[in-house]
Amino acid sequence: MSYTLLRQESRARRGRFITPHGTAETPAFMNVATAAAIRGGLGAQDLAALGCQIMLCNTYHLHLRPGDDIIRSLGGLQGFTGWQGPTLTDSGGFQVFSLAALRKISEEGVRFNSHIDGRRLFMGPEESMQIQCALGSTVAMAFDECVENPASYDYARLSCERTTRWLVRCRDEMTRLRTLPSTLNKEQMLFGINQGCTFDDLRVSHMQEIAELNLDGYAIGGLAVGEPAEEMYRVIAAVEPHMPRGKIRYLMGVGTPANILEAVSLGVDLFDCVMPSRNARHGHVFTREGIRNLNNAKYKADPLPIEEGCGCPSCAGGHSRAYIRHLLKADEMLGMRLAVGHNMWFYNQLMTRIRDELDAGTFAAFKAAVQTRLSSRV
RNA sequence: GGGAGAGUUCCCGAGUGGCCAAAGGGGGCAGACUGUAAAUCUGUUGUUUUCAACUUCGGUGGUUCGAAUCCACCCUCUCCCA
Repeated sequence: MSYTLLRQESRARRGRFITPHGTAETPAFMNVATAAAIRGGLGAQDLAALGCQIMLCNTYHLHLRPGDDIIRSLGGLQGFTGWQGPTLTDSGGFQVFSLAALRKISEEGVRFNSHIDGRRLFMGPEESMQIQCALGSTVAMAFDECVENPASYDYARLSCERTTRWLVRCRDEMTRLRTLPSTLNKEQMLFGINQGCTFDDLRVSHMQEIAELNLDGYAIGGLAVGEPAEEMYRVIAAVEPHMPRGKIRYLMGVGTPANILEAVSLGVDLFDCVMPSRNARHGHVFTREGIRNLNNAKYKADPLPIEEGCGCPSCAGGHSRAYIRHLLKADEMLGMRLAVGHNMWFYNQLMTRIRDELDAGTFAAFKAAVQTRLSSRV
C-alpha cells in the first residue's frame, strides 16, 4: 500500500494510491456516504456504476447508529455495505465542529450529546481509532478539532497543539490495534490532519510537526468553513510545500468543481464533499455548461436530459429535466436518485478528465478554459 | 316544507367594527447549501408609478367618521327534522 507520484504538471500531481482494497487513480473525489449510503438512495452498486473510486463514511454517525460493533460483526464496511473498493472513514472531528451546541472539548476528548436521542457520549483519539478499526476502513482519519472561522489566533494555536497531541495518541492507538488478532484490517492507514485556521504560520508549523510522524497520508482540514475561496487557496498554497512529496494529500470537505480544479493545481490529490449529493437533492445539478436548478419553472416541460451528451444513468437513461423536476416536486425518491446520480457521475467524470489532462500535460490549459464556466448558472 | 350552519386572497383556514392586503398551513416562485443534526433552511406570493396609492373577504343595498367583521334582502353549499 502506497502512494505513487506518476507525474507532475507544475504543482499539480497525477498519482496512484494502492491499497489492500484496490487502487485509486488520483486526483480523486471520494463519494460521501456518511451513514453508509449516499444520501438520496444510492448504494454500492450505484457507486460502481457512477465511477466512484473511494467511498467515505463517518465514524461518529456509524458509531451512534447502527453501532460499530454491528458493522464489525458483518465484516466491516465492505461486508456491511457491499462496497468492495477502498473506504475512508472520517474521524468524527468534523462533528466536534458541526455539533458545537451539543459538545464540550477537553484535553481527553470531546463529550457529546447524541443528536439522535440526546444521550451523553465521549469520543477521544483512542475511541475514534477503535471505532474506525471496527469499521475496518481502508483509511482512518485522525481525530482532530476543526476550528470554526473566524477564530482568534490564540485559540487556533492552542487547538492546533492539542490536535497534534491527539494525533500522536491516534497513531499510538492505531499501532496497538493493528497487532490485535481480532482486527479486521491490519493494514489500516492513518492520515493526519493539518489545522491552523487561516493563519499561514500556524498552518505551516503544524504541518511541519505532523509531517515528522511519517503517517500514510496528510489532510488539510478546517477549510471551506465560511472563509472566502481566495483565503482557502492562499492557505493551501502556503501549506502544500510542507506536505511530504511521497504521501497522498487530501483536502477535506472541498468543494465546488472550481475549488477542486484550483486545489489540484496547488498539489492536492484527494477530495470529498457533500455538495454534489446535497445540492442534487435540492435540485441543483452540475453540468459542463454550469449549474442548473431543476426546480426552476423554465424546466417544467423541458424534454432534454440534465446535460446533453452526459453518460450518467439519469441522462443516458433518457430521463428529461421535466420528469426529474416533477419527481422532485412530487417528493418522489426517484427524483433525488436521478439528480444525485448525475452529480456523482459528474464529479467522478471531472476527476477522470483532470487525470487525463495531467497525463497529457495540458491540465493548466484545461483549468483555465473551464473553471469559470463550471460555476456559472445556466 | 321546517330548523341549524357556512361562503375570506391559488387551495385549506384564522379573523366577528379601526393596529387588516388580512394569522397559520399548503401550493407556487426564487435563493442558499463545501470532512451531511440538511428530502433542510431563507425570502417571496392582490395590483400599481411599491417608504405610497388603489382594488379585495358570495351578491346587492344599508348603518357608521370607518365594515371581511353590524343590518336587510338575494344567491350558493352543508347538516338535521319532516
